[in-house]
Amino acid sequence: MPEGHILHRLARLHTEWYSGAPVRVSSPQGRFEDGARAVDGRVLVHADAWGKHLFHHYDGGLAVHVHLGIYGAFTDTELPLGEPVGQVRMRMIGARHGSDLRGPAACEVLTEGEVDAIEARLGPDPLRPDADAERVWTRMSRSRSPIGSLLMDQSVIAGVGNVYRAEVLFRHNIHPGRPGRDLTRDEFDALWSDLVELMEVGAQRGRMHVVRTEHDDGMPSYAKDRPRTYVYRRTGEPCRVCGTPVLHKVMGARNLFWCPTCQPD
DNA sequence: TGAGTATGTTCAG
DNA sequence: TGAACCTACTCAT
Repeated sequence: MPEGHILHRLARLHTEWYSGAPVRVSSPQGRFEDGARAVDGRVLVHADAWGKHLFHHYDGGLAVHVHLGIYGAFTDTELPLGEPVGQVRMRMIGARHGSDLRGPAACEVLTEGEVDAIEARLGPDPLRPDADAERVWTRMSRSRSPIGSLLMDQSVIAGVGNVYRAEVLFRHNIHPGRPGRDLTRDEFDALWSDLVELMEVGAQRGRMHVVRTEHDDGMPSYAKDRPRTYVYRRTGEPCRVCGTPVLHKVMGARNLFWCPTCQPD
């Protein structure tokens, strides 16, 4: 599920596995041949994520920029790696681990200046310690756009995708169609801090878990087994809180799910 | 074998 | 607003 939590997890793993030593970079599929050649054998300084973008910073001022899009995925394993299976755009081999990247929307070599330009277009990311929630509040509280659209706008807030959008609005009883400027400051603060917590849980586990366990003692405590979501992809099924059938509609070309009782207009 | 599906983004009209 | 793009997997025929 490539929303922001996955990219932050990858950045942490890749920093742990590859930083401080030369990395062999290749493109078994061939579509990243030139890029791979440009960084092959360089030392990875660190990997970093901002929203749904992943950056591998190599020495010499070059970075590999990866955006997984809707299908992209890394397969990370301990060495040795077998022959590439399927369309492997980029293969990385470090001292003990290897990673195969398939189906990304973007996989390219950039200068640090070009990385800065991408980050400048993105809004604050709840998973970055330096994230400026105030900036998000300013944008949302002045906008007539529905909160369901604002949460998906990467220039407003970076890293939230279709699943977190649906789930966090459900958890706060907010109808997705409510204009951003109708949100109270308390509602926004609760929404933001919940995103920080939920996405951190997702980044640590490598999967999204948003359903609170029955024995919630006040600490972050989320069920690891099913059910894992409240409303996402549950059209027509009973709401887990009140039993009302979950509704679905397409909003901005994306599937939107909500409970009309728990999230009143 | 082919259709349908998906967590995202960009570009054309 | 709709199409295109990147890939793998599931289900039906």
